[in-house]
Amino acid sequence: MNSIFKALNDATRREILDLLKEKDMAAGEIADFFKISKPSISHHLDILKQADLISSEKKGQFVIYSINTTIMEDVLQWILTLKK
Amino acid sequence: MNSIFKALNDATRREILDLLKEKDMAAGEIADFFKISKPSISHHLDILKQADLISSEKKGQFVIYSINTTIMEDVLQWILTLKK
DNA sequence: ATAATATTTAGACATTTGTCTAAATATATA
DNA sequence: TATATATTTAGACAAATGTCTAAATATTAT
Repeated sequence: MNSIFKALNDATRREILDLLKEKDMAAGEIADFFKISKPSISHHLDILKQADLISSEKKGQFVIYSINTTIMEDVLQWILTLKK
Repeated sequence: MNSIFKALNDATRREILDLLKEKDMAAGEIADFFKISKPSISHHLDILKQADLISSEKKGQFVIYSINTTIMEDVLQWILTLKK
């Protein structure tokens, strides 16, 4: 739960999730949407992956990232219990 | 949205919300549930308040805090759109 | 085999964060 | 008024975070 909230606590990472919601993408393709460096994006992807919010698969020289929405279920449930 | 995720990105603050879900509480009453100092709790309350996740009202020498769940709606919606 | 492309790793650095103690402010009580 | 209680503010400090450049690794193409 901690790693999920940590991952979500960054605008860039939330935008990455918004992108991956539309379609799977290679690391470089994702990076092109942002002004920050590729290593920084790589680091953000790593944090999202640690939280299990995304997964990756190597395809030749590319690394394709996909969103994993089932993990969101935990956050969703916690928020719903707060709302009583 | 940024301030909400920032506020939620801390176990102590999430526990405070869990406490306030049950009933309104004074700052000191909240602090008694934790091992960290009162000034630290006061700081956490401030961050939750900045995110509008809680509100406070002065009652005599006490400050009573209440949860504000309507703000959670924004997070809820964002997560739901991720789930497509 | 060499060069080009894609991505990650390593290390540095400034900023933010969570914590503390000491002091300040506000209210209630003797 | 003086004292006790409740809470916040101020300032310090270590740890975590987000960013960068340079270098390493892996794959593809010439």
